[in-house]
Amino acid sequence: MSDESNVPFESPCVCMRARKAGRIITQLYDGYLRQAGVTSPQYALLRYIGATEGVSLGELGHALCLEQSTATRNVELLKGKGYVSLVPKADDRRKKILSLTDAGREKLANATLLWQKAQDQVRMELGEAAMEALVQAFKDVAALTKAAAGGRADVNGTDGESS
Amino acid sequence: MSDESNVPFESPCVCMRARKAGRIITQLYDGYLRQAGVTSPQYALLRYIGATEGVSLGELGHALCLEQSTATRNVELLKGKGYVSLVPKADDRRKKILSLTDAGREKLANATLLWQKAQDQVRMELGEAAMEALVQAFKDVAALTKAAAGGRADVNGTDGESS
DNA sequence: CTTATATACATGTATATACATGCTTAATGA
DNA sequence: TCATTAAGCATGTATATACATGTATATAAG
Repeated sequence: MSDESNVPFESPCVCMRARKAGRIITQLYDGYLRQAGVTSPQYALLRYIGATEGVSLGELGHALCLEQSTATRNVELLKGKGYVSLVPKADDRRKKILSLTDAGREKLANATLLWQKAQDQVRMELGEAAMEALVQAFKDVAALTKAAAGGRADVNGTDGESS
Repeated sequence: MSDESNVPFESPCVCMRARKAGRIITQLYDGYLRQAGVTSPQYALLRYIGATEGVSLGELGHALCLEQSTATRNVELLKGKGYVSLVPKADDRRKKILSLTDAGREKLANATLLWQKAQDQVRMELGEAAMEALVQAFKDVAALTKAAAGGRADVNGTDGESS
């Protein structure tokens, strides 16, 4: 592979950088988690459900900033694999209460050993300070307002030409 | 967006935080870009191709840390919309050279006006310092090695900045 | 030149994600 | 009570992403 990629392309776009960083981190963690047969998003769900037994689908989505339908489907996948159970809540059967099955708890335990290696690698390579800064930056992002309402009013004007 | 229910769940997982931050940022930018009929990833590609006319698919993938097949398909979508053209490179017809069409350039210009609003919102809400820290954190991530199971330590940040 | 190998891209499959919409259950109002 | 509205989840559709594999072209071996 001749390193022809001499293209600098210093993009100022925070979104593009965030997504690129997300891909890199995800692939790093997935490289370890693969041995346990789970992906990074799946591990995140197992871990969240394990840590907060009894929450509903909606609460999970809210906590992780996942769109409702995305939360539904990602959890559904884990249910299909037998790691998670969903039961309607007694006093409000619209809600589905989440919990790990025994298989789910075991999978989480196994995956966590691998997860720790990924986490350690990041800590090693970045150093404690940079890792703290990284986490702080992500917390800052989580505080952003997601409205973007200024732009949404007149949705079909101007250049929305057909494709 | 109302109760927010203040679910704590302070996860130490860098990957989970990165992905969550990515979703939040993406939705913020998408909220603006929607008026131009492009998504955040699509805008990133248009912008990259516009800034580096004549690069190949492989170079694009490398620069953005996109898997080769992902780069192929994302660009294919833009080609289908008439924004991008792919032509085999003269002296190596395995490679496909990318460039924007006139429609692509116009779409990029329109979308950039909206992109600027998203970027400004982030700058306003985070402040200059936090935004710099955010970008620096993303640069740090881009320098991580993709080691893990089996392989390849040639991640090649491709961000150009002297890191 | 011909075959083997490597490179660059394309394709099949699976998951992750979001928006629009539909369905079921709760809560409200007349 | 019954119609209306709201809340919570499910489903249809489209895009984003990666891994495994296939195909075409180029390069190296013989």
